Amino acid sequence: MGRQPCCDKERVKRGSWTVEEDQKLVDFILNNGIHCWRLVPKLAGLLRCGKSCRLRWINYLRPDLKRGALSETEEQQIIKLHSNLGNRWSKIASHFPGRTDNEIKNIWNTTIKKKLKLQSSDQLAAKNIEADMKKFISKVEDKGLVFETSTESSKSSSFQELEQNWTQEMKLMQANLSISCSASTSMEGNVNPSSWEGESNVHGESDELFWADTIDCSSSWDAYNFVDDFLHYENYP
DNA sequence: AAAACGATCAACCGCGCACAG
DNA sequence: CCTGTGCGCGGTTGATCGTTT
Repeated sequence: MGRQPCCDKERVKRGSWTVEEDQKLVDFILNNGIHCWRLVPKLAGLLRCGKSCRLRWINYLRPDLKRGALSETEEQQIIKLHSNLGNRWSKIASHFPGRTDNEIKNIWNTTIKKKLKLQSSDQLAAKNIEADMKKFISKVEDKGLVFETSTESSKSSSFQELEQNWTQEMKLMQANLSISCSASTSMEGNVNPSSWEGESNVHGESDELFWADTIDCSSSWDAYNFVDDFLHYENYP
């Protein structure tokens, strides 16, 4: 046996509120106040259930409602409160006079959640890049190769600095980065990394290997592809 | 210009809690 | 205690509007 419905759904209007309905509700509440939501529609002359009237008043018609987008500071505050309180929207909303729980919930679900997801995937990507970079560097060192890099803004031969630069570059995905590898054995050829997809020029055909003296990457993304290639191609020098 | 898609937000629904009888 | 009732809360839906294809 289920719970009794709060109103007779057959005889009650649903959906969006009209201007006339809004006016009736506002007039009634301002003149009489709220004593019992169940009686409000009857007394105000509305074909709505009490629950619907309450929601309309609280979320839309209340005179003390604050309108407009939330500021960056308010968003940060919501994130902080949410981490402490979880999905307790009414509690969170109580910290923002003029804002409703429904509004905060909507903002969380549409805007903030998305922003946080994006942030964490960025962090994850940065971590993965760092890990690959460490592998790359140790592989290069194991093979007795000298590895140097330079960016437009800085030149660095320190691996630690390089890692930092690389991560930053990857995050920005826009800076020019050039990598130069000098091998102890004699290698030939210049490679344009943009053609690495499919038949790779770096690998050469079949067993015949050749190695680039210099690899110019037009973006950090190219540079990362190079690292990825190097890590996954066992027959590199 | 129109269809498809995505974002936003008002409104609804069902559940749990508080409280009166 | 037990039961019925009303309210508030959180999850979800669906209409609408703006943007992209």
